[in-house]
Amino acid sequence: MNTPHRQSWIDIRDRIHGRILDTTYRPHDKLPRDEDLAEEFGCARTTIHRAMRSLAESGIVERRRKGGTTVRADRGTRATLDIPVTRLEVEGRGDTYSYRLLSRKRTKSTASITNTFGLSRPQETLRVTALHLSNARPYTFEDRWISLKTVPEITEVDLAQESANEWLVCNRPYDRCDVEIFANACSAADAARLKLAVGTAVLVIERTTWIGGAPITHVRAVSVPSYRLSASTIAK
Amino acid sequence: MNTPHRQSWIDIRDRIHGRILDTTYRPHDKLPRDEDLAEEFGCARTTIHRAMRSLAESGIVERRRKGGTTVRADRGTRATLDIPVTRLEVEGRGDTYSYRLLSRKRTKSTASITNTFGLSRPQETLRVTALHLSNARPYTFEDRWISLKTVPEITEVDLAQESANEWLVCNRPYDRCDVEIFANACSAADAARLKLAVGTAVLVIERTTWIGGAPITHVRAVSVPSYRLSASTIAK
DNA sequence: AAGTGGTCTAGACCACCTC
DNA sequence: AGGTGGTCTAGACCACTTG
Repeated sequence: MNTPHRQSWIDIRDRIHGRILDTTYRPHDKLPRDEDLAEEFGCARTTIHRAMRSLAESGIVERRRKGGTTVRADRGTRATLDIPVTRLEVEGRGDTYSYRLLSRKRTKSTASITNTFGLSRPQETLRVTALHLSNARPYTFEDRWISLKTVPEITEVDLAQESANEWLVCNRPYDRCDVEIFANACSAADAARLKLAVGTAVLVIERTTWIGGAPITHVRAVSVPSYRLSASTIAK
Repeated sequence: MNTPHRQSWIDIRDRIHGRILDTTYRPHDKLPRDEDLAEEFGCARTTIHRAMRSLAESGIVERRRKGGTTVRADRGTRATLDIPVTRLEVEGRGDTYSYRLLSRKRTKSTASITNTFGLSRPQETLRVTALHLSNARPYTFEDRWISLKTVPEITEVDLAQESANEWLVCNRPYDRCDVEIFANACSAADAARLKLAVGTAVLVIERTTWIGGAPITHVRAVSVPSYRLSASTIAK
């Protein structure tokens, strides 16, 4: 007999979740205290805690000390987005990845980048533009600014061989990353790089990474129209 | 004196993370066993486990039974995306929200929707189109299909007063949600609804929600060009 | 087959926040 | 000021997976 044997805290999470789904507990309602639930379910309070944390991370309930646990009424959609390294994403589909360095030069940060980096004055940066290709066709164009104060070694890396992104990921881990996603009409310059018509709707992903409060890099990645981000919120 | 007093597992997470950041542990490296780290740090193994789970959820390390803990080399960007209920999003900015029901009719699901719902045959649905406005200007247009088999009560709801989304969120919780995000050139129909020029680049968010394997609703939401999704990965 | 992470328990103490 | 969730410990057992 193949009994799935679910872990206890998952069972308990599902039972509590079930009560929310069947409206035993409704939005704005307050749930019983952990201790009471532990007694009711015949488990340790720690186990209730484990289940509740999972529900709270999913945005289903809200927990506050002394305030107790309540069912959220303003629950939007919460999903974990994984933006993979482009090379792995392409190869993962069984396609052939290639990479082309387009430009690379030292320059002071523009006002916009200076601001993004949270600096008061322009800083020395390395600006790198590059193209990621899938089956020899343009896939993603990236325009990157790297802080030379935070990452001086980058000047010694051969960016024609290794993409700045991969070098940074392996050698300069970050502890904070801001992401912005939006749609944009392809500029003439971007269109030429991606071999698209000017004005084509493209998805832009901007990322800025930091280490200990210091900016590492800011990158604007423009992808081909077929590009999609997908996420699924599965009870985990 | 204001001592921040961080919790112990957070301290330990940061110390381990620090070793990854300073390349004491490099990508592909295997970390010591939990038990050894517990001894080294002078804490319970449970506490190491708590710290490690946090690092694993951030995508920084990978853990496998018997295989141990390793530093991930293929770490992309992982961010938690919160897509709020439109009304709350608009009001949260201090703007005035309004809502207009555009159409509402019973109809069989199209082949595309039937497929999205994972069904073999077309099903009765309620198709609803509506406009969300911010300061009386079009903000998001939504085109929604609601399964009448899963949610028959929706026919009795006055969707001119209450948006289908909000009614569903409060009355029909889901246990699974698929999300897709992409850029699109505005069709003539969408352009008219949002008062944009045809072909304007817009961000489209498609969501499908389920309960117990049964489809609840599928919605395609098209937002004004200024719309942006943002996320930040903060160590938590 | 054995090593490593995952979970459970019971009890204790702590921190936060509402009442 | 007290109640509620958050965390820590120590030990035990279990489940997965790899050598």
